[in-house]
Amino acid sequence: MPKVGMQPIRRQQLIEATLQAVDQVGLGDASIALIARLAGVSNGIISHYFQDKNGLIAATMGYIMSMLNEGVAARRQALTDDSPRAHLKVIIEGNFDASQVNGPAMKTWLAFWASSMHQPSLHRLQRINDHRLYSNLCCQFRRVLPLYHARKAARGLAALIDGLWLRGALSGDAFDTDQAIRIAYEYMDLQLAKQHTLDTPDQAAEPPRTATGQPAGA
Amino acid sequence: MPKVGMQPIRRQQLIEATLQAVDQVGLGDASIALIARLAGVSNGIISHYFQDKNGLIAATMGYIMSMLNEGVAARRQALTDDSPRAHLKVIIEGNFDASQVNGPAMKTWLAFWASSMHQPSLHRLQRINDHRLYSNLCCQFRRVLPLYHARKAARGLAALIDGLWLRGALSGDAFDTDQAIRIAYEYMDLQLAKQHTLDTPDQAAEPPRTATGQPAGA
Amino acid sequence: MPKVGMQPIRRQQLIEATLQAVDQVGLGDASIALIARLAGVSNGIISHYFQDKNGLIAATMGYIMSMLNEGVAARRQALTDDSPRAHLKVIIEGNFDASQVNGPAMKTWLAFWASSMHQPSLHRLQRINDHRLYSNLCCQFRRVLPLYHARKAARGLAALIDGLWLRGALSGDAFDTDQAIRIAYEYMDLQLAKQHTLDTPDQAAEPPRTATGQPAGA
Amino acid sequence: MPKVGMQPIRRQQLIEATLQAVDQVGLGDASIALIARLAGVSNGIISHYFQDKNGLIAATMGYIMSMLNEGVAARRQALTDDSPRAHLKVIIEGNFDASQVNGPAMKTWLAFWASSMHQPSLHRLQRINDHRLYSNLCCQFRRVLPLYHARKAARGLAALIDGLWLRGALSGDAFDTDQAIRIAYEYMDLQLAKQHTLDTPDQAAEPPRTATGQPAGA
DNA sequence: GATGAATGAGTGTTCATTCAT
DNA sequence: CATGAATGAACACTCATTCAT
Repeated sequence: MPKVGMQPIRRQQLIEATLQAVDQVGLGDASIALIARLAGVSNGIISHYFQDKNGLIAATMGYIMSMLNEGVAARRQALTDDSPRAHLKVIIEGNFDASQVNGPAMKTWLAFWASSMHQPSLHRLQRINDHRLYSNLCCQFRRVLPLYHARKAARGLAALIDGLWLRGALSGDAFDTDQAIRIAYEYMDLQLAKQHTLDTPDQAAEPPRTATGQPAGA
Repeated sequence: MPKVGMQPIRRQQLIEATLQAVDQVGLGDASIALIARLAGVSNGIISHYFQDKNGLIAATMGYIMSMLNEGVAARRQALTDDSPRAHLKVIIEGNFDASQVNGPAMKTWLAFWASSMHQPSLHRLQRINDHRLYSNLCCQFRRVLPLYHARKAARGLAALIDGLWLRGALSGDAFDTDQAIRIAYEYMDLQLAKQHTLDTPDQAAEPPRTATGQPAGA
Repeated sequence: MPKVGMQPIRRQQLIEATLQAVDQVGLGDASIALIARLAGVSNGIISHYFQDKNGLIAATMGYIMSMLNEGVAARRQALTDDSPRAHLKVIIEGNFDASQVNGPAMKTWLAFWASSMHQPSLHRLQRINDHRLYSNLCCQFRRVLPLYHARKAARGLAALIDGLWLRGALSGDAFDTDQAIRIAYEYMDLQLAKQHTLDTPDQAAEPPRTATGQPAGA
Repeated sequence: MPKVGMQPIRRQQLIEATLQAVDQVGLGDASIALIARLAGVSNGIISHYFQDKNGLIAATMGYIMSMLNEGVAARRQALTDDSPRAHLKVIIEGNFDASQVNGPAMKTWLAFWASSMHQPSLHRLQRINDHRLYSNLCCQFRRVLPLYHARKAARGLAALIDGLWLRGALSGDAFDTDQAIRIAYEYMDLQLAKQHTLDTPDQAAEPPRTATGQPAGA
């Protein structure tokens, strides 16, 4: 058994045991002892590789976020069509990747969200992740929509993606990926369709407060 | 200090202390001792009015849900316009009611969601609430849309509402209610607009699996 | 509902609820709340009729002992034969009376014994009761046996009665009263038989230490 | 202070502290905190070596029973005479061994008996122990008595031993071992004496129940 | 007489963390 | 590197008791 170079192996081992523990009993009941048992190591080792329990949790959250980003990045690299619509589809699909809609991931995300409200370090990670989705969407919408509308479309699509994910996670049933993607696509297309009606610079400016977003003719 | 008939008073007192505690330190660290201290009563009284901590948590969740339902119901009663659009607006506005977008309520909702993944009793409450929103929305959409489209619209709008709420809660900033309502209204109107393009019975039937919801011309 | 003269009724009611509680969960888990619930009264009433929990327990122990004594006394009154053997049989039968070999009584006795090792008030009751059995037996044996032998016979028969009772109680099965009585009768008769071999005053004196009680010829 | 291989040392240490605690305040008041203090260790260590308090109690009961069995076994090995009477004397003496008639042991036994009425795991231990005494006695009586009489003699002697022990324990005074042994010996000899009177098949037959299997020639 | 609201100390148990080996 | 022994504070919960009504 090698005594050197164990760090990355052990860290990954412990992160996966953490996901497993959260899946089984929830973050609140995922004790160091349980995680160590699931990983097949001793209790004390966790302090050795992570400063404390919070360090392990933050690392686990970082891992699950990197999985999400990799899911989007991999799809983007396989892309032949450079259109905004194609890029948006990639983002949508990546967010409903199998790595994100399974039991452990969904339970862990929910637990992280709840924890992030009270732990600054998790909150920072959370905001970065939230912003990345919005930013990616906005960037693509911006290619065909004026800034104000691109922002609103990005906010709406980001919310719709998260909302679909959330309701799917809370349902307790298997996640209906196809249905979620179909609803998100429709929203995307409805927003992209505005590029044909918003062709004058004046309308692209932010409307006054009375606007509720309907097309002017409605 | 009265010694009889304290039950409803104490229960409400303890539920509000629970909300306060969850707001301050999160559900995981909201100990019986803290809640009792915030309520200005002894530890033991909680067992007297709620069977145990879970009972208090479930009661708190029930309270927060009843606030949501009352918010919607009050707006509905004040309604003069019976159109589907007016009813949908009421539902949207009720979900972003001040009782739902303040710190304690948002933190409590997030904590409940995370807990509901591992506590059957909370999960049941959760599902009832989720279904109510979908059901209310679907009912209104159904008045002007064929069943299949009404369902999809309801699913989408429910997800959008929850997603807007979620991203607002996680942002850490004050909730931008106007923006959320504006985005939800737009989605509502885009869905309602379909009633003018889906005017033949054939199209009202459930389309084959290929459908992703784009306007026919796309 | 009369407000006066409730004392004996309530006391009996609470004692019987205590027996019931000890039968169900043991003395250690027989809380005031449980006893009060079984009796159909409020918690606070117990302090009113008994000083505290110890008072209720002592009263319950007194009650169960009085049942034992009544069982013996009733049989003695029905006696037509005044012989020592008849009286001894009455004592044996009384100790295996139905009031003493049912679940609640057996569990309560055992619990009392354990408690009496640490509670002086219960220990006093315990000693009185133990002595009464020995004393009653010795009194009868004395009518036909010299003092030394009467004492030893009484000690042995008292121990045998208690031991049969104890092993029956601990077995968990229904108490085999007939078998217990048969074994006790046999011991009684073996002891009474000594009156025919110990007919000289000298032998009635306490023998030296070597004696183990066998008949001289053994 | 060694940090590995502490398990047997700590377990024994804790068991002895438990006996001490039961002796001082009774099983009901022998809290984890008290036991840990008597053992000179921290509260938490008990969960580390025994699953919970019940585990510690069961281990303590097991220990005290093993002491009893060792007391009998040691005497049996020192035996030169293989007669039934010699073996029976060994069993009697072993049951009144110094390890069984001291304060802590007697109080612990009484507490275990009471607890065994409501704790299945203790009840099982209890029955095994009770049966062992009966079985050992019956086995020796059987060498000289027909089955029915051997069984009755064994039941009687087992009850007498337990009863002598019980009355001695409850008396509160120092245990009079000599007197107890003398009374038990006498019973043993009275039973063994039957071998000379039960030499015809007719008398050997079980009075009501009919014969239960003694050798035809006995 | 009787209730049940209220207390607060005490319970068994869990747990993250430390550290000698 | 890795173990697991050990700690002690914190936890939810129980309970006998008190007392205003």
